[in-house]
Amino acid sequence: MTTATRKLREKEELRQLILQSAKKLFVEKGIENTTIRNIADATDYSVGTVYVYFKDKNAILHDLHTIGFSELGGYFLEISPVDDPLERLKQMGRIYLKFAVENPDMYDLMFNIKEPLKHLAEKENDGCEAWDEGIGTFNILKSTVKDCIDKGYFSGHEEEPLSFMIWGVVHGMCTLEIRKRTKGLKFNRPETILTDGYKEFLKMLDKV
Amino acid sequence: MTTATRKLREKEELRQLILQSAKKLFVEKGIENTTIRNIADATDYSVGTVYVYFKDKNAILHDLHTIGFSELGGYFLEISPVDDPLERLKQMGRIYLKFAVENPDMYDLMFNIKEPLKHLAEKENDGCEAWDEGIGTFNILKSTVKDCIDKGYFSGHEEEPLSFMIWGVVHGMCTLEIRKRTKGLKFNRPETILTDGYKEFLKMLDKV
DNA sequence: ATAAAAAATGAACGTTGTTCAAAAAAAATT
DNA sequence: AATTTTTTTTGAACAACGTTCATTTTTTAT
Repeated sequence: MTTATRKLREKEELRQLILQSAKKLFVEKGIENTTIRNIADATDYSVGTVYVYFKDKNAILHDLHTIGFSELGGYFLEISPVDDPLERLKQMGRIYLKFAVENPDMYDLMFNIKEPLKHLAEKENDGCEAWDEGIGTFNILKSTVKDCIDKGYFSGHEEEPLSFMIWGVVHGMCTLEIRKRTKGLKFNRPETILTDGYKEFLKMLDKV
Repeated sequence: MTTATRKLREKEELRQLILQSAKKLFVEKGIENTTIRNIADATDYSVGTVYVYFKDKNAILHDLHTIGFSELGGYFLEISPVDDPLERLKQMGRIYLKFAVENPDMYDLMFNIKEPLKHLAEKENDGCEAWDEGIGTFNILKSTVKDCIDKGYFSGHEEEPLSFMIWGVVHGMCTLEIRKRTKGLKFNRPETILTDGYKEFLKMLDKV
């Protein structure tokens, strides 16, 4: 059975080659400027081959979006396991911001672009598949917020909507930046508006 | 000169017809599912005519994005001119949220879709045109925040980054919703997560 | 009634995602 | 070693997209 296992490995390797070529092109020239033909060229295979390994473009985008979440997970490893949960929460936000700034295209794919989720909806078993990657990441945030509440922070607040709101703060600022809504504005310090904005949020957290 | 002025009016009328047809199609079937041919059909004119009145698709998207800002301005008229600036700030956020929920496609066009700003960049005089609509709206927010600071709220905070952060909160939650990142998650009360999240932010404001 | 100007047209172009019969390569069988 | 079967790869072809522009139609001026 040595040929069968080898074939399986080769299939997986080509799959990864296509994925990594696509990712490289995305970062180099933007997602919307990358075509299937570009990806095929970059892998030295034909368009038809790409479609053997991926159902359609959305499938590629979904797989790359999943890779993005795994990379975000890598960033989160930086969080020092300090005792104070509020301190961990603050670090989470900072790292989330850092990831978005350093990987704007990946961030966009993970949290803004609709295609990856369309691919989920298409393989509908019961109408709508769950967004596992998003759920997982949100649960990390939510459990940190819960730790805060348990330690006496955020009195009078509710865990889930508070977590969503906190997600909204960082996501909102990241997305305004990535979707060029900060560039068109005339900030006093445009190059640091993201971290400056986040600092204001941290000040609020200290008062709560 | 009666014919010349009538022609001018007729040109403007057709221009508006195209814009309104486009807007209707956007709302009905989504922006990315609306083609120039759709718009031409809806106006009972040909594709070529559309291109007489608009340089390209981005020009249409930009004009519609501007209309969106004017509609948002209409929503803001609801804000009661109450003395307490913090109360006005809270209302602003609520209305911003309401606008986004009631006009998701328009909101997306105004704050997420890149094409309207691409159109701005294309008529570059000096490299990059200013995003007047965004600047105007942000200034309203910023001056309300300034009023708050002047009345003793937000001590220790800086006007501009604080305003950006507040924008981020509401924009972030709206965009997670519009870009289907809340649907994939399993919230306890999915239908009210936006307003619930905003309520958490209001609680924070009351402590600051 | 005729000439000049303006407005509207739709066929055609290049590019996109996608498909699929045919060709090429690899594996299995005799 | 030769042949058959299976797997893999291919790229021409399709429909739909944004866009252009020579031509036609309509309107205005003479």
